[in-house]
Parts: sequence; C-alpha cells; structure tokens
Amino acid sequence: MSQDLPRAARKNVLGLAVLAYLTQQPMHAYELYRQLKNNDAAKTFKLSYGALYGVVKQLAEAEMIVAAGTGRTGKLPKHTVYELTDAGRVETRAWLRDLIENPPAEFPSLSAALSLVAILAIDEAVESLRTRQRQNQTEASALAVQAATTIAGGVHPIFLVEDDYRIALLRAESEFIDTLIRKITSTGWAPFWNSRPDPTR
Amino acid sequence: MSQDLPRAARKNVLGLAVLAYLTQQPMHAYELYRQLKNNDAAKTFKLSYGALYGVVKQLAEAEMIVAAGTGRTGKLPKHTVYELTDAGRVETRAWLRDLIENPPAEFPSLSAALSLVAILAIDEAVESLRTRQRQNQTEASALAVQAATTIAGGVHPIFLVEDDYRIALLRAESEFIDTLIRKITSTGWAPFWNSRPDPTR
DNA sequence: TCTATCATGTAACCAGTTACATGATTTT
DNA sequence: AAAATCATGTAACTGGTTACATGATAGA
Repeated sequence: MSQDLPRAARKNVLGLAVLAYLTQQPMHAYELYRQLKNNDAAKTFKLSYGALYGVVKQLAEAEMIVAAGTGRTGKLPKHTVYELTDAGRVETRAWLRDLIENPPAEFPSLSAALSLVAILAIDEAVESLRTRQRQNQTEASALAVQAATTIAGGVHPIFLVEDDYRIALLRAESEFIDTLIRKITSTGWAPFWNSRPDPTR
Repeated sequence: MSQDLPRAARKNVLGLAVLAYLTQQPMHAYELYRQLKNNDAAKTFKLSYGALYGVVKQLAEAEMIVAAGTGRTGKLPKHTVYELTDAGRVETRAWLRDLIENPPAEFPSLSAALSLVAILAIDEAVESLRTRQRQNQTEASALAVQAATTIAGGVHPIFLVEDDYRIALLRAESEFIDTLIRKITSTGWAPFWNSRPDPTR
C-alpha cells in the first residue's frame, strides 16, 4: 500500500509541480496552492483544490513526501507541513526528465477539429480558421507584452520559457493555417470538398 | 432534464466526433466505435468504450440524437441505432466552428516541464531536450511516410490534415528547443542557472 | 458590530478508464 | 469440438471539479 511503483503516481503532472516546489522548502498544501497561484502556474497546470490535495495525498502514500509536523499561524486552522523524502528528491528529477524525453500522447483540440473540418462548407471553414488566427495573434501579443514587462521588472527569463514556447506554438499554428487555407481554396481541393454532401440537410 | 444548454454537453470532444459521423448515416454505438477505430481517430480523440457510450448517452439526453429503433445483425446482440435530430445537425456545425474559433485552454506537458526545468542541472536539461528533439524527428518522419503511402493509395489529403498539423507542431517545437538550448548554454544564462541550489541534496 | 474575505480543508458529485460479462461466430 | 476472437454492452473503480464548511481576520 505504499512506496509503490511511481509510474502509477505519475498520472497528474501537478504532482511534479508539488515535488518541484517542495525542493525549495517544506510547505503545507494551502501554501503550495498560493505559491502556484502566485506564479501563474494555473497557465501551465490544471490547478484546483481538489486536485492539489489529491496529488499531495498520493505523493504521501507513495512516500515521496512526508508530513514534517503540523503548524499553525496565529489562531488560523492548523495545517500539515510536508517535506520531500530522499525518494522524492530522486523522483522529482526522474519525472521531469521523463516528461521531457517521453511526452505522453496529447490531444490538441485543433487536431480533432481538423479531422472533422470537411463537414463544413469551404467558406465557413476558412472564416473560422481566420478567426482562429486572429485569436492566436491577440494571445501571442499579450503574452509577449506581459513577458517583456515582467522581465523589465527584474525576473530572469528562465522563468518565462513556457510563455516563449506557447508563443512559438501559436505562431506555428497560424502559419500552418495559412498554408491550409491556401490548399483548401486551391483548384486542387475545392472540387472534391464541394462534392461532399451538405450535412445541414 | 433534457435539451438543456449544449455548453455543458460540449465537455468531451468525442461527442463532436459522434455527431459528425452520424451526419453520414444512423449508427449504433459499437459501429461508431469501429469506424472511429478504423479511421485511426484514436490519434486525435481519446477513445474508449466507456467514454463513447457515455457521450452517446449525454447526446441522447440533450436530444441531439435519438434512438431510431433497435436492430440486430444475424443473431448477434441487438443494438440501439441512433440518428441525428435537427437540433443535432445544427449543433454539429456550431460546435465544430466554436472549437476552431475559441479553443479551450490546453496544457501541453512540455509547458509544464519547461516551467520547472530550472531544477535540473544545465547539461541534464540539454541532454533531455536533445532527446526530445530526436523523438520528434522520428515521429514526424513516420507520420510523413505514412501519410505519403496513404495518399498514394488514393485517399484525399483532406483526410490527413491532422497529421500535417501534428508535423508542423513537432517541427516548431524542435526549433524552439534549438533556440532554447542556445540561450541556456549562453554566457548570459548559465551563471544565473548555476547559482540556483542543487535540489538533489 | 456587521459583513466580507481569507485560510484551510472535506465531501458530494461526475466523467472516464478498465475490467468484466455474455452469447455468436470463426479458426484450428 | 475446443479455442480464440468478435459483437455489444455494463459495472466497478478512480480521480478530478465544484460546492460547501468553519473559524479567523479585516474593513466599513
């Protein structure tokens, strides 16, 4: 019932964030929540109370972390402070490396959409895709601006790498859409597309 | 308890696939499963029996589809055949367009990894990132080859757009990693990175 | 002092994964 | 005719989301 194979415990990436944050110092769950919130980690992790307490419990059961005692500040509710075990320290880096090297299968919603896009009329499809590009542009600019001001505020760019990554993906997606629209509207594709039945009626 | 706001029913994209497939012809759940399987839809959707029967039920409750009777082939178990309602036909295209135009927040695992990567040593990080690039390269080549042979077999490229998209993202990711590694190892970043405590001990 | 908000956590609900069930058909 | 696999679906388990609970502090 404990210290079992970590592979099972590697389901929720939020667990990795917990481990990583605990490398800094022991913390109780609510403080983890605050720090994650504070670092805008909700952009990169699915963050919620339930999920957080869930992974903390799992990590404790797997003995990657242990309760280091129970504290309280003032007369506020007391809380359980957790710290990494040695196994936890090892697991942290192993998990992170594994995540980089062997990405789990992902299911971007645009993949799903593209696989079905042929049920739309050509101009509908093009319209929607253009809208998507505009959204991408807006989001990328916002991210860039925000990153610039954060860095101007003295934060090292290491801590904004996810934003760069996001921007790169948005840009690539928009370029892909450009060439896709060209194909869609090309003389090669249009006739076939239009030959498909209109699912509206 | 029925025909309620579709927003709630738009949680699982697999539901959209079901609707889209039903625009072709009425089907029972197992046949949907076979067709999805057959079209390699498992690459783009999270496909499982439970999920499929789940979304079918939800779509029926929302009256996007209705049981059009119950059939059986030979003496095999009999099954419920579903067909689209008018509301369902409308919903199909609305959902698809919405999915393209207003993508839900996604959480790529590499974003998570990058947001924590500073806990690794520089050369560890670089090593892992290089490995990731190799994986990407392998996957992209495999996809390209497979797409080429499928097209050679007479399938219209419209039906492989998701693969092109995936390839574009893989390529963009690898390029991003290139520039990231350059930054990491640059004289600008390395000193700061190395000044962080080693979380191993 | 009344009300709003913070700090901390639990519990009910809901959706998805996986394992199983059952009869039919095909293969050996 | 035994074994394997297909066709169709259900049910138990698991994990996550959301709503709620409770006391403490701060603001009006």
